[in-house]
Order: sequence, then C-alpha cells, then structure tokens
Amino acid sequence: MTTKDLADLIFPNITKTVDDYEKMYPERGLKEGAKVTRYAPSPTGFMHIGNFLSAVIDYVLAKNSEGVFYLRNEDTDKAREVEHAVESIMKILKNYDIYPDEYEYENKIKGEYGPYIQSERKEIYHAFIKHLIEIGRAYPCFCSKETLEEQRKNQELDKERTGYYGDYAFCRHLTIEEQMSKIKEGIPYVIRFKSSGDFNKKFIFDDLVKGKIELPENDQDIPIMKSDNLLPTYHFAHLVDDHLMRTTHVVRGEEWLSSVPVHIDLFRAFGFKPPKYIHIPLILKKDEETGNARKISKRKDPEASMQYYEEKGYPPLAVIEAIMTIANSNYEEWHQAHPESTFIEFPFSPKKMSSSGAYFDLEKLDNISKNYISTLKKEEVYDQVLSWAKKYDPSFANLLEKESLRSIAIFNIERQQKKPRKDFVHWSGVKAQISYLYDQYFFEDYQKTYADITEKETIELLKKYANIYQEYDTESEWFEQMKQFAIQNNYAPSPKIYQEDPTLYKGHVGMICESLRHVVTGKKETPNLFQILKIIGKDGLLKRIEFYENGN
RNA sequence: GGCCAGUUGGUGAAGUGGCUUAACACACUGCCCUUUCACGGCAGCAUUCACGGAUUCGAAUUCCGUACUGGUCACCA
Repeated sequence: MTTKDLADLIFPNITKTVDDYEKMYPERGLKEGAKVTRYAPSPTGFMHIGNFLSAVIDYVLAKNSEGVFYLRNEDTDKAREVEHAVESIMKILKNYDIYPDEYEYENKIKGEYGPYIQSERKEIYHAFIKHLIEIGRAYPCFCSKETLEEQRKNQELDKERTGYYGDYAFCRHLTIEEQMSKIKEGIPYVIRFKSSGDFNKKFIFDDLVKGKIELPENDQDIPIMKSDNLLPTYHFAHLVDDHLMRTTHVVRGEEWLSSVPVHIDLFRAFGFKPPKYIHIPLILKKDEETGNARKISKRKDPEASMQYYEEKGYPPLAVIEAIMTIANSNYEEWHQAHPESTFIEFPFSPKKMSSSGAYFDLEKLDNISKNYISTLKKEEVYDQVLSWAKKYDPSFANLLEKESLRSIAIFNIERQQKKPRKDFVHWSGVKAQISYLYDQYFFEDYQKTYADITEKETIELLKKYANIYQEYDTESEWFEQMKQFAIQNNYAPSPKIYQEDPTLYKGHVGMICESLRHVVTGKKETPNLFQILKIIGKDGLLKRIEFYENGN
C-alpha cells in the first residue's frame, strides 16, 4: 500500500492533476510590474469597514499598475453564510466606483480564472489535496472534536504549546493500512497537512507593511479539508486560489500575520512562489468601558458597517478620502496637489502605511465631507440630496422635486464664491439645515422656535422695511438700501458709527438685520441674509412678518 | 501561557543617525474680518517621541531589558 492507493481511495473520481490546472490557468500575460489583487470576502454579513479598507487598497494597487482586481467569494463556511451578501458587497463597491475586473455572482461570470466562488471549486481543491496525499504531505485524521478538545486542555495543563503537532499529531503516525481501513469503516475524517517546519527554528518573512519579521517555522498539521462538506479551510483555499488566479499581492488584516508560517509551508509543499503579503493594521475604536483600543465591531459600533455611511449620506468620495488617509496619511496632500486625479491614481505605498492599529476618526470624516461638498455645483448637491432622500426620507424627496427650482437656489447660497460655504456635512443633515426656507416646513414647524426677543416697535419697523424691500442683483446694492433705511429710521449705518455715540441712535443697521433674520427664518444663525431674502421673495417676507406678529 | 507586532500631542500621523528649536491635517483656544453663523486670515497648542539602560561627537530614529496595548493559538474566515 502506498500513498497513491490512499489518495485514490479518498478521491477516486479526481482525474485532473495539479499540472492540468497549471495549464488551465496559465500566468497572466500582464506587463512587468502589474499587480493582481483580490477582494475575497466571506459572505457572512454586511461589509465591515476594515474589509472596505483592504478592498480599496487592492483596487488602487491593481489599477495603478495596470493589473487586475478580482472578487472571490469565500463561501466555505456554509454554517455562517448569509444570503445575498455578495450582491450587497457588489452594490457597495459600485457605489464607491470600484469595479472588479473579474467576478461571479447571480449566475454571471466574468474572467478566465474562475469559478470565483469557492464552493464551485471543490474539484480543484480535491486535485491539489490528492497530490499532497500522494507525495506524503497530507493525511486523513480521524480524531474527533472531543478528543482534540481534551488534548488541548491537557496541553494547557502541562503548559505545553497547544495544537496538533509532533507527537500530539496522532493520526500522522498511523500506517497507510490503518488509515485506509478506518476510511473503509466509514469513520469521519478531515485531511491534515503534514507540516515540515521546526517551531524552534525561525525564518525571515518580508511583509510589505511591517518589513522583515522573524517567525517560527510551522509545525502544526492544520486541517486543510473539512469532514462534513469536504470543502477546504481558508488556509488551503488561499494557497490554491491565489496561486491559480495568479494573485501577486495579498492584502489582508494583520490578524492573519500569525498564520503566515502555515501559508509559507503550504506554498513550499507545492513548490509555488507565495504572493507578496500586505498585512494592514486593524481599524480600532476606543472602548468606552475599558478606555483601551479594541477592534472596531459591527455589533457595538454602527460606523463599523459600510451601511452606516450610506444611511448618514456621506458622499462616497469623502469616505474614500478618509479611508485613503488611513492607508497613507499623505493622501490628502497628494489629492490637493492633484485635484483632478481620482483615488485610483494615487501612488499607494505599503511601506508608508502605519503598522499599528488606526482609529477611524469620524470628526475628520466630517471635515473631509464638508470640504468635498463645498466644491460641488448646486445641481450636483441637489441631485445627491435628492437621491439620498428618495431612499431615506421620501417626504423630503417629494418636496425637493416639487420645489426643485427653489431647492437648487437654496443649495446655491454662498456657493458661487471663491471660498464656498461649508455647512453641509452629510445628506441626512441637510433637511434640518434648510427646512425653514420652505414655506411648508416653516409655517408648520418654526412657530415654536421663536424666542420672544422682538418688541412691537421693531415689528413695525420690519413691516415698513418689507414694504420698501426690492430684489436687487447684488448684495452691495441691497445693503446700501438697507443702510439708507436704517438712517431714515434713526439707526446708525454701521456698528462703528453707532459706537462712537450710542445715544444718538436707536441702534445700528446690524441690529435691524438681526431682527429681520430672526423673524424671517426663525433662527439666529443662518447663511447670508441677502440670498435668503431673494429666495423667500417679497411676498414671503411679508407673510413671515405677519406670521410672527400673529404668533406673538 | 507560547508566538508575533505595536507604543510620537486631545486625534490621525510625518519622521529610518545630524537639515527636527518634531511636518501636515483634524479637534481645541485666542485675536482679526464681519449684518448673525459659518468661511477666511493670523497666532497658540509635544523643550519632547511608553519607561530604563547601552552604542555614538550626536538617537524619536540602532541595540538590550521592562511595562502597557493589540493580534493569534478552531473542521471561522
């Protein structure tokens, strides 16, 4: 009995060899230096911001080098699988203008290196496992979970390193005959990789972010195929897929760093060249209870899910900018120097990436978003607010459409100037900031917000003003009239003049403006009054003053 | 506990032996501009790079130790 017999017993129907697959998936004929990257999520729920960070880096790396970026569905854990997870991931990526070159979902497949769904690649994995068994680098293990659990406990008690290695790797030492007869008896088994390393020996591993790291060789006989669904574990699927799909760079979270020895051992068993690894730092969050940093969690932190940014209405490019800043902190500077360039042109450098965990700073995101929105044209703001509202605030969307002209005028307030106003942070905040400019909201909601600061005399003054008000083209013309009006009513035309001798005047022009602003908007703080008056119009002005008078 | 990594201001960080009296951005504070709020402008905000020691003419940058934080040690990825 030989390992060949064992391999045939386990995989009687597998006829293709590793070589066959090597020929089926030849080296990609890309130009020198082109990077092949992938985003390989497991479909277990909503997209996490850490995954998004790695997807963005993958994408930039590939696009920047005229390479290939593909999406692979790692669905080997059937127990945790969630329906439509890949669809939602594709939607999110699309939202951020990230388009995989190769992918497979909803029965559509694009690319020559598929299937891109791991559960459809079972035969391929089996051929590779069969090969390992034949060359004596893999074997069936019949240890039950209970046995393994017990062994682990004993190892802990004995203060030994835990795991399936050396003398603890019981099934490694069975004879081929024993292995075959157990299989024939129908005892369930996993396939384990026969490790080749010595834990006490170190090797140097070069990570593109962290640099050279000394790691112990792998002596763990890890499972590479599960007993129930015969699907590979992550470690093995990573080897087969990233090799056959000719991946050049693997971007993943630093939680994978400690399994690098396993992966290297696996690649060496086949004589394959491992990809370059980019282990990116975890995205952290300060834990409120302990005050310590911890991995950002989907359960505790809403901002961990990419869904959050869509619901809040952050423009995708703002989120990208914030994420890119985590990837390389010189991103902002670069972007300012290259305003016309998109993020895929950014020369991302793994070496420049911080090697410690990063906080995702929501305040910083707000600032980025504010700046970004201030650069948009009025129509763009309108379109984006509208499409957000259609999804998350339909009644506001209706109003925006019904009053589209007024809405666009509102979004134009202090926008067409060298330094545009920066008051919109995200679309979900817009309604509260501008609703007073629509009669519908103003007369319904703003009555209560008035503070009683205006005297009767002032109201009379404002009424007088409303009657002479006219729509000027420029602000200075308007303000000139306002000053004249102030003088006629014994108000100083400027605060300075007023201050020279306050007893000469009832007040100054600014005070009239203040009262006017207050009565017309219900707020003390608003954007430019001239532009607001233009939008409301003379009728609106009269109506609002009347409304105020009656309300008090 | 073993193995691995990290530790620069309120935050993200730049920095890889002298150009650093530690860049830039966010936040914060003050002043100016001003019909409000913003915007904008100016200024302030780490004599110091977790701590201790070593190497060196010289260290945030190299080495050793300590502390703390994080990751990992599944038939999960």
